[in-house]
Amino acid sequence: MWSVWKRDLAQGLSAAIRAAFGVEHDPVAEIPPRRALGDLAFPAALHLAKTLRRKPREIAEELARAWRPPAGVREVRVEGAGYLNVYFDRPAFAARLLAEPLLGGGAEDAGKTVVEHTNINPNKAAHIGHLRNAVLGDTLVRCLRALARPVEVQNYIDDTGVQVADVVVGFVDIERRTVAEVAALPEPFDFYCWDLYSRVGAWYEEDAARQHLRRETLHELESGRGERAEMGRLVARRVLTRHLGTMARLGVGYDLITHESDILALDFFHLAFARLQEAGAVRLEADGKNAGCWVMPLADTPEFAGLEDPDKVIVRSDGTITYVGKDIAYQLWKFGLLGKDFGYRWWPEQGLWQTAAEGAREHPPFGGAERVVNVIDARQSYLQKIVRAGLSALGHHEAARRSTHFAYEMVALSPATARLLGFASEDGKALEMSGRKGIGVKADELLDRLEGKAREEIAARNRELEREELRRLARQIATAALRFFMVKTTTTRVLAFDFDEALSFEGDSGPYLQYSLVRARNIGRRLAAAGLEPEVGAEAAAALASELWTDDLWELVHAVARTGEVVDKAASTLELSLVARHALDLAQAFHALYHHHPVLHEEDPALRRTRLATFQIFARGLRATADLLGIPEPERM
RNA sequence: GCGCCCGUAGCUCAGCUGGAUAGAGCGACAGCCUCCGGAGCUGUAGGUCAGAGGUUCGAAUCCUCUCGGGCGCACCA
Repeated sequence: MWSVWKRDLAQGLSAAIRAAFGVEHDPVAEIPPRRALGDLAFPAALHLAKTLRRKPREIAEELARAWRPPAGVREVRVEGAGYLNVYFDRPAFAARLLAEPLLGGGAEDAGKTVVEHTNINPNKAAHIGHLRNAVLGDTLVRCLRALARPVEVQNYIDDTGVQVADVVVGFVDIERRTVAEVAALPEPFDFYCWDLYSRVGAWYEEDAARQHLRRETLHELESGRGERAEMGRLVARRVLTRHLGTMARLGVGYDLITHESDILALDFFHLAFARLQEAGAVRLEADGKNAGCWVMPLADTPEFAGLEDPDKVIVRSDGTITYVGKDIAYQLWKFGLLGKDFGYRWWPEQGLWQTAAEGAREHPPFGGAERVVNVIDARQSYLQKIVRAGLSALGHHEAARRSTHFAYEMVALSPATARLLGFASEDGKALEMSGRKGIGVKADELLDRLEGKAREEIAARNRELEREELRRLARQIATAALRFFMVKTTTTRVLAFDFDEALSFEGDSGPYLQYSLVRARNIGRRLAAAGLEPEVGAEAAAALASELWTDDLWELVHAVARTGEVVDKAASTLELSLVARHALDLAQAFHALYHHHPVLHEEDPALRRTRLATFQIFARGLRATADLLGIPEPERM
């Protein structure tokens, strides 16, 4: 409702400017720094001063007299250097916020957006870097859905890549285990692989000749035949199952799991590759350092000019395919441009669909996107550029334009945390994580610690809780703490992970948001218990006197009204920290008011009702926002 | 060398397409529970917004350069 309201005001003002001065101006609306200065401010007179060669304040005075704002506006005043400040009719506005939806509304019949996120190599445990990806991706999905845009969530599994190959080498060549033995290994299997993977790296370094085992294994994985391929499938399946479990703890889910092995089995790559050849976008190198490889030359593309080596290998000299090659095929499929589809199988244990070489007869439609968002960390920007260049090379410029790389900076370990975990780090510098070296914090370990701490905190405040309820509440609080931590920082900033900070449930944290909701809801409960009306309806709110909404209360109502605009902006700019900040702003404003504006103990019914209505509006706003962040609302805490 | 990101309070970070007095959290210090839950609130101290130019009525914000720091530019992903 906010955006529509703002637009209407701007249009009315624009008409007034035209009538008064005979010039076209598209007024922008700002939010005044304090509510005493009004609810919206138009600096139009400041902008017009130059063209009209008059003092801004004079122009503003004249506009204030000429403009007849719509119902819902109580007053227009000139302030400061020449701002035109608009004051809303508070009771009427509040009543709308109690009744109307805060988000969405704009029923745009947009096409499907495919969001790809998580994408963890299925060869080791997920770490906190992967969590940033999954949380950002899932939050984006929640925002898009709240804005009524059709979304399909895909989690791409590179089950035929070098990383899985390395763990297979670890099992087969280092540990000499059979497939049956590996199948019998106890959980947590992904933790076991975490250690094994870092051992493989060291093992290769001891003897360079061992590299051939990696190549042979990779070949077998791609062909899908042989014992190593069998082992690869087992490892990928077991680790993926663990990853999905980790994500489920956080409320992160998917519509489709896409397996790279199916891209190969169904010859997606060869289809795409044939087109690249036809288009002359790839060539076979006869000599030089890439002799025997099929490369995509990028020297002519302005984006890649200046690179030392502007050619990208698509097919290696041994005939195996690089990730970029497979990803171009995948990206084509996402847009429905490949002319071929996957098979699909239902995965009952996980309750989701996954690709297959041969699938079920009936399944929902997948792919066919109008827009694609790939959530991938910023270190892969170069590769994502190449994938887009591949689409363009095939003439799919529109698809390339609608492919968005949602880039975020990596998660590193703070110096204190690196030291705590026994990793050497230079003083004062964050330490980059490395799966290959086994440096990192496992996602499940962090979640376990968060839940453990949450359980202690809850138990200290609530004596007689059932074991099951305690567990559920602890999980809700841990989820809130972690998700908020991952989304509150701007995506363009490296996140220095620090245990103390991540485990904090105070200040700007997820639990702080939850606590404010619990408090707000308790007010209604206490009112009901005391035999007073536990909530205020929209009509009753509209009937309250304007003066009852003092500036401090009003500020909170005003902030809730802006929610839809914040979400819109977050989704369109992919800056999801805006949503987290907004939630924090709401909670902080509420907590501050809470102490000064008692409801239960207020004698005056009108004042009591005003405060209650304000807190109800707050709860509506924060609930909607927390939902987008995947932060659950606990019963108590 | 080329490209991307970052530099704001002791620490971690906000600061929207330039606009009214640069804000939070943590930490420090001083307070607040006979009263809707103290995972909270109130107050104090703490800033040449890395530096230098430029654009503008107006710059933390836009442009240029310089200095720090991170990350890319593989037959890994």
